[in-house]
Amino acid sequence: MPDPASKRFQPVENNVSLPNLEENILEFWREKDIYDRSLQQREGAEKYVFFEGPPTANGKPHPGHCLTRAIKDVFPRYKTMKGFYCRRKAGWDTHGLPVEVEVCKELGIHSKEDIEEYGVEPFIHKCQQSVFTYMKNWEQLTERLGFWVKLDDAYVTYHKSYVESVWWSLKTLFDNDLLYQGHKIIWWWAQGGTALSSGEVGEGYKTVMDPSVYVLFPLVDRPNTSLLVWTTTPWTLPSNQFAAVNKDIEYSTVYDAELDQNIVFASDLVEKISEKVKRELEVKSTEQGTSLVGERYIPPFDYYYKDQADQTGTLKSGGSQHLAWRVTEASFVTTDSGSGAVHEAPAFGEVDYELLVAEQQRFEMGEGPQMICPVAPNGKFTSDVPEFEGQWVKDTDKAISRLLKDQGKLYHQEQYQHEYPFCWRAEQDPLIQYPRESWFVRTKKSKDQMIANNQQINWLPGHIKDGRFGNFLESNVDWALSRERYWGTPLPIWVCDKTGKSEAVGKYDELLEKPGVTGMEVWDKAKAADPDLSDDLKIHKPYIDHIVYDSPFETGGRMTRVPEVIDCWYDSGAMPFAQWGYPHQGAEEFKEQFPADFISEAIDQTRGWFYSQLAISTLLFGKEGVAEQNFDFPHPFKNCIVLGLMLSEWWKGQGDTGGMYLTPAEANAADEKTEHHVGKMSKSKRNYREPQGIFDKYGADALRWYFFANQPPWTSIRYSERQIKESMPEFLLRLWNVYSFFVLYANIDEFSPTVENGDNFNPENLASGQGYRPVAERGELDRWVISELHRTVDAVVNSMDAYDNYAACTQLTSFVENLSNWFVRRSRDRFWAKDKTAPEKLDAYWTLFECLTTTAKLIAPFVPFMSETLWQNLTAAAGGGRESVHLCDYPAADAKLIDDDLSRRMSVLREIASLGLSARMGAKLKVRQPLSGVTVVLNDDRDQQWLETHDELLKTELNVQSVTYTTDAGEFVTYVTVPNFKRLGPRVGKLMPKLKQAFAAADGAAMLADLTANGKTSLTVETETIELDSEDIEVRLKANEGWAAAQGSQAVVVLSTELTPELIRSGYARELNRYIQDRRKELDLERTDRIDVWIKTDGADINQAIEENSDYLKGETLAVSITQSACDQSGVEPTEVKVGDDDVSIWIRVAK
RNA sequence: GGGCGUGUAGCUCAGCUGGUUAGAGCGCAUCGCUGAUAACGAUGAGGUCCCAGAUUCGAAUUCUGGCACGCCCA
Repeated sequence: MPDPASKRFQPVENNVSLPNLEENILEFWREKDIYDRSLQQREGAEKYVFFEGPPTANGKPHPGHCLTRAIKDVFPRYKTMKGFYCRRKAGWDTHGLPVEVEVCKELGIHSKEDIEEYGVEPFIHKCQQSVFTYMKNWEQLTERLGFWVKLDDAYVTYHKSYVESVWWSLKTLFDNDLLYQGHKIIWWWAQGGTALSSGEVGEGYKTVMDPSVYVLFPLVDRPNTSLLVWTTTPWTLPSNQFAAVNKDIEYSTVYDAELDQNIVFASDLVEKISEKVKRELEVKSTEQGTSLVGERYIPPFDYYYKDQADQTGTLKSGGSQHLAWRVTEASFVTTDSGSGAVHEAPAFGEVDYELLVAEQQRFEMGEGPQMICPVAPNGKFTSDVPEFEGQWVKDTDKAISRLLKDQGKLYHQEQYQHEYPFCWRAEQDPLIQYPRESWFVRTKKSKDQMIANNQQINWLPGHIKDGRFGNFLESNVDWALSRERYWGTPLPIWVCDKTGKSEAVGKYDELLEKPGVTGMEVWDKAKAADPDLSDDLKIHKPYIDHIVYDSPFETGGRMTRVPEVIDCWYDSGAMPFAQWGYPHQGAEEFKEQFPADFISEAIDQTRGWFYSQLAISTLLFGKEGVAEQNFDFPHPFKNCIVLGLMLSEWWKGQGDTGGMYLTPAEANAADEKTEHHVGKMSKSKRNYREPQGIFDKYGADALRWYFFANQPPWTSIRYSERQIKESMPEFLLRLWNVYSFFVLYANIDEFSPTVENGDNFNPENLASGQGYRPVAERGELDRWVISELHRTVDAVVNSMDAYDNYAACTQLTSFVENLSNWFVRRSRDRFWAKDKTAPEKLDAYWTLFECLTTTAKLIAPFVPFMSETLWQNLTAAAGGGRESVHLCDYPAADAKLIDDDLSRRMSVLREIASLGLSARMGAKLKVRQPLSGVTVVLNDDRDQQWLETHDELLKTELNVQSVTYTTDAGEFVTYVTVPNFKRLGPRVGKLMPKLKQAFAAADGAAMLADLTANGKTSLTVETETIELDSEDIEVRLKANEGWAAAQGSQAVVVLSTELTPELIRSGYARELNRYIQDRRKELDLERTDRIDVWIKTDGADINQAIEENSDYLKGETLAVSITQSACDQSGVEPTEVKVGDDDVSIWIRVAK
C-alpha cells in the first residue's frame, strides 16, 4: 500500500519568509532551465516579438529600472503562456558621453584636451572596461526580479557586428542622399572647446541678470525713422544680419520729441516703452508687420555693412533683393517683451540660423546671404571686429552698450532676469550658441511618413500618440548625427583629400578590399602588445582613423575618415536590425523578429529610443524606405507602454544628517528639522534606496505586485517602501492564507487530489481525481466560486490582451477576496466535517484546489515566484503536472461555468448578511448574542425564492433563529420612488426638476400599487400628465425610525432586538465556548485533543445555560465531559472569567 | 516662455460615451471571531471631485479661463 503521507502537501510554515522562498525558486529555474524550456515548448508557434530597450550598465540600477523591467517581463510571460513564441534578447547600450564622463571622473580629467593628452587609445580602453562596471548589479537585479530575458545572448552596441550593422544603415542613408553635412547652431562651451548635449545643457541652467537693450535701426527708405530692435545679447549685435517682425502684429510709428525722430515698434508696447523712457510718445500712424517686411535698415555696426551693404542676389521667384540688413518675417516674434522687432544674428541663435536658412532658400543656389561669424571657437572676437578683437564675447556686452549709447543708437537699456545655461563642469562659464559643422540625417523629408507610421502604433496611454510624441514629430528637424567625441560608433564616411568628395563604408572588410589601403597595422600592433584587447575595438577610434585608402575620385587622392562618432541614440534606434548584425548576418532572425509587438520604456524616451527607432525604421523600411526590405506599418513597434516617471520621496536634514537621504523613519527619529522632498530619482542626488533592500525584506513579488496593481503603469509613481509593504496583505498575503488554509486541512483530512494526467490541471485533467465530481453536481457555493473564477479568467485575459495590467490585477484581487471571504469562510463547516469521505467535503477540497491551481496559473506572469510555490506544492501532492507553472498554458474561461444569476443572487445574499451585521452594530448587539430573527425587505423580489433557501446560512452568519422575507413592510420601511433620470431626461427635458419634486411629493407606496395593478402610473407636472412605466421609476427603500435596521442598495434588514431569557442563556453558552477555546490555545493543546471541562459559577442562569447547551459546548470544544463544579484534579489550573454579571472559573485538561 | 500630463477621502488611486446616494484598498476608529491565529472578519467616520465662468432639465465627467504640481523642450 502506498504511504498516504507521501501524497501530502508540504506544510506551510507559519512564519514563512517569502524572500527565502523566492531564492529557492530562482535556484529551481536555473537548475531546470525553465525559461529556455518555456521557449522551446512554443517553438514554431505564432510569434510575439519583444524588443529590449538597452539600458546603460555603467551606473547602478535603481527602483525605476525595476518598474521598467517588471513591465517588460509581465507581457512576454503572459503571451508565452497564451501560446506565443516570444524570444527575449537582452541588450546593452554602451556608447556615449555618459561613459566618457565616468571615465574622465575616474581619471580626474575634464576637457577634450585632457583626453587627447591622456591618449585616445588608453581612454577608449577605459571606456570599454567602464561599460560593464555595474554589469553584475544589473544581472543580479534582472534575475532577482524574475525578469526573464536572455542575458547570455545579449546584443552590445560596441560589438563589431553591431557597429557594422549600424554602418550598413548609415551607408544606405548616405547612398540615398539622406545623410549630409551642414551647419548646426549648438550650445558651445568655448573655454572647453566642445559642444554639450542637450541633457548636459539642461543640467546647467542658472538664473542670471543680463542686459536687455533697445537699439535704433535707421530705416533706409523712411527718412528720420528708425525701427526699434530688441536683444538680450548685445555682443551679437556686430553680427547682425536681419531684424525680424511678426506679420500678424500691428506696429506703430511714434514721434519722440526729445530725439526729434520717428520710431517704429509694436503697437501693444507703446504704453510700456513710453513708461520705460519716461516720456510721451505720439502715435503718428499704424501698419501691419507685413508692410515692414523688406524694409532696409542701417545696422548698428558697419564691420560688414561698409563693404556688403549693397550686395544683392537673384530670387528664385524672380527679381533680386538685398542679401542682408532688411526686415524679415518670423512667427516667433511676440509682444510679450521687447519691442516686437528682434535682432537676428544667425551665427549665435538657433532660430536666427533657421531664419537665415529660410532666407537662403529664397535665393538662387549660391546667391543667398552667407552667415556672418566674427567669433572664433574660443569665444573671442576675431579681427573682423577690431575694437573687441581677442575679447571674450560675454565680457563685451557693457562696452558695446556704451558704444551704442555714445552714438545715440541705444534707445533704452535695462536688466533682465532669465534662465541661462552654464557649463555643468565649469560653473562660471556661460555657454554660447555657436555654429559648427555637423552630419545630418534627412529626417524632415520623411516627416509625413513618420507621422503616418506613428498613427498605426498603439500607444499606452493613448495621448502620447497625438500628444507628446505626435507633436514632437510635427516639429521634426533633420537629425544632427555627429559628435566630436571619442567613444562611439565611428561615422563611416571617408573623404578624399584632393577633391573633398566622400563615400560611406558599410563593413570593416569592405575597407580591407579598398585599393591602397593602409593603417591596419596600428591595430595589429596594439593587439600584439595586449592580446586581451577585444577585437571589437578595432572598428573604434583611434584604430579606425588610421585606415586610409586610395581615392576613387582622383588619382593620387587618399581617403581619410571624418573624425566624428555618432549620436548614441542612433545606436539604440538601430537595435531592431543591429541586434542581429543585419544584413551582414542574422537576416533570418531580423525578418522574423521585426516589427516588435511590444516595447516599453519610460516617458523620457519620447525623444530618445521611441523616436530613434521610428525615424530609422521609417527611413529604411517604410513604404518609401530606401533599404531593400520593406514592411507594412506599423513599425518598428506595434504596442508601446510609456511608463511614468518614478518619483522618490525623501527627507533632508541639516546638522549631522545634512544633505543625506533619510527614510521616513529616520526623519522622524532625527532631532533636527527635516525638509520633505518629492522628485525625480537621480543618481547624483542619491535620493533612493537600492532595490536589494526590498527584495530582502518583502521579496520581488511584493515589488512587482506593487508596480502592477497599484496604478496604471503610466502614472508617475511616488515610490515608497511603506506603500510596497501595505500593498501586500490585500492580495499576496490573503492568497497565501487561503493556500495555507487549504494545505493545513487537506493534510489533516488526508485529501490527496491524485489525478492520472496532471499536466495543466485543467478541469479535464482533474476529472480522474478520486471523489472529483463535475461542477454541475456540486453545491451552490462551489458553483458560485467556480463561476467567479471563470469570470475572472475572462476579465484578466481581456485586460491583458489590451495591455491593461492594472485592470487585470484589480480583477485578481477581487477574486481572491471572494475566495477568502466568502467561499472559504462559508465552507469552513465542510472542511471541518468529521466524515473525510463525505462528497460535500470532497467537493469543497476539489473546488478550492481548482481555484488555487487556476489562480496560480493566472498570476504566474505577475508574481512568478508565489505562483510557482503554490503550483509546485499543490500539484506535486496530486501526482504532478507540468514541472513549472511557467510551462503551463494560461487558463481559458469556460463560458458554460459562468452563472450570472448566481452571481447576482449571491451578491444580494452577501449584502443581506452585511446589512444584518451593520444593524447589529447599530443596536450594539454583538454577534455572539443570539436573536430571535431578522426581517428582510427586498427592493426586487425576483430572487426571494432563491434567497429563502439560504436561511440557514443567514442564521449562522447573523446568529439569529429565523429569517423572514416580506413585501408588505410598511411598518419597517418607506417606499421612495425616484425618477429614472437617464430614461426620462430626454423625454421631459426642462420639466425634469419639477418632475423630481413631484416624485418626492408623491406617495411611493401608492404609485407602486398603481404600477403593480395597471403596469403604469402617472404624475402631473404643471399641466402635463406624464405616463410612467416600471422602467421609468426606481424604487428605494428607506428604513423607518425606531427599528434596528440597515438599508442597502438592494434590501433593508430589520432585526428583532427582543431578548428572552432563553436567548440570553444561549448567548452565555457561546461566551463559555469562547473562553474554553481560549484556554485550549493557552495550554497549547493539539487541535484534535479531547478534553475534560469543569465549570464553577454561582450564576444560576449560567448553570442552566450549560445544562441546556451541553451538546453544543461538547461539540465545539471537543469536550468529553463537562462537570459543573470545581476541579478536584491536581495540576489543573483554573481560568477566571466573567459571563454576564457573574464570575466563572473554568478548568480544562486533556481527557485521559 | 511653449508642449504634454496630473489635480477626486489622511495616503495611493478607480470613476466608460454627462443621469442626481462619487467608489476601492491602505491607514484610522469601533467591534467581532478565537479550529486560517505574529492571522482573519465586520461596521464606521472621512469628500465645496483645485478655482471661476459657460453649455445642459442635469456636470467629477463637456467647453473656456485661471491656479498648483510634474515632465519634456526653450
